[in-house]
Amino acid sequence: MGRPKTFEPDDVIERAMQTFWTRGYAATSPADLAEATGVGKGSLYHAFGSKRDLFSKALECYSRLGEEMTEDLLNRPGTAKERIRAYIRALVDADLDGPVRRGCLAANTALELAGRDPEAERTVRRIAERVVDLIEARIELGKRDGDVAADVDARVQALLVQNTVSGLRIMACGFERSTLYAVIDASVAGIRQPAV
Amino acid sequence: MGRPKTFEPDDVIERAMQTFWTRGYAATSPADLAEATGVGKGSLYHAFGSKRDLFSKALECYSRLGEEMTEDLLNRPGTAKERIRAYIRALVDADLDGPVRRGCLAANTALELAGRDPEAERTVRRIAERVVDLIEARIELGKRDGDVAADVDARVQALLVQNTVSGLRIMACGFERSTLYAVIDASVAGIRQPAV
DNA sequence: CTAATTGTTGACCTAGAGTTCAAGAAAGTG
DNA sequence: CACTTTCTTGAACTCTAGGTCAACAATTAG
Repeated sequence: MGRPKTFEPDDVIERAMQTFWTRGYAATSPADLAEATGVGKGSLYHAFGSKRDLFSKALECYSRLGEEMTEDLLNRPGTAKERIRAYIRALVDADLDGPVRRGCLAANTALELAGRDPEAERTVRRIAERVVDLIEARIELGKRDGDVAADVDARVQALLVQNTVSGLRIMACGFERSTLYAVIDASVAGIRQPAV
Repeated sequence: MGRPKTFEPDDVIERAMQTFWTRGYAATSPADLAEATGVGKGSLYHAFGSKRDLFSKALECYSRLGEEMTEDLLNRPGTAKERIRAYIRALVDADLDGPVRRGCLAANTALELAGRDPEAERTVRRIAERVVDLIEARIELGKRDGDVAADVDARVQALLVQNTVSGLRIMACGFERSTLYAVIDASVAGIRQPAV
């Protein structure tokens, strides 16, 4: 009972996420959020408590969407190396083709809030870990499929990929697409095929 | 003539740099800067114009110090690969051993101000480019010294190193030192020795 | 010493951030 | 319909960021 909400909380969270992503946490004001979501400032506070709380929800939303995208891109047909390269390229392309280059919300958060916000730090860490796991699993699958050499250390290569992605989100502010692609190729070179 | 300054502008800029580095641009207030430098707010504005102007000076200062450190670490005795690995490790160690993990000022700036501050963007880009050049030159030196295979693409490897460094500054918020070291090793693996 | 110049300091100002709240509106309950 | 509950809205509030300014201090030129 009671008056029903005039908005879908999930929609609002996603719009808030977009705003935080584009502008950064500190640079996003309650007024910005109200405008971006179409919901009054008061209602936002009523529904979500505080800017920081809404940001937590936004970060979770980002995590979910990112994970889905990662799984989707990695599980399409092809070798592990092909799929992983395509995955990284897709991230770079999304950044370069978007209206503004905004990097990765999780990484931005890590840098902006690191040291001052333990909860955000944990969330970011969890997101990174999850991606590493997915990539590691994909490399292991490649080993079973016979397109990755058995002596490749899947965990380390997965960490390197995750690290490369983090770096590229920064390098994307300034370097050419072809340069970034070269970095991607060099980065996945360690995911070697078996010797024939 | 006129009353002499009661502070060394370069000292103030360096302290301001430390503060911006630790807290981020937006989260650093004029009051913070006054406290960190020991110079009154009014004097800071009198001497440097605005917070943004002072930040520019701080970023230049960072660039200078970083470049000196890079050259120093790369030019010590050893093979190119050894030196580059030591260089990256030194950056990671500095981050992990410091009182707070604060990443790289240039990278933080790239993410925080990207898209909204063309001048900052250009500066960051210049800093990155400079580091890539130094690493590329060191790899080329390695080729002449015979510790790097002639067919290694020095430019691409240098870009990969720079990208790895950027990524590690983010991964350092959350991952273990040994994990980061493994990433470093995987990242410099492409700087191969000549076949004997 | 006086004047001109440059620095310093703390008070002051404006705008906006982040939040709260009182009044009213839309639903279900009996 | 009265009543409770939940939501909406806009005003209001407090606090700080970012910056300006007037008054005073320290220096040098002549």
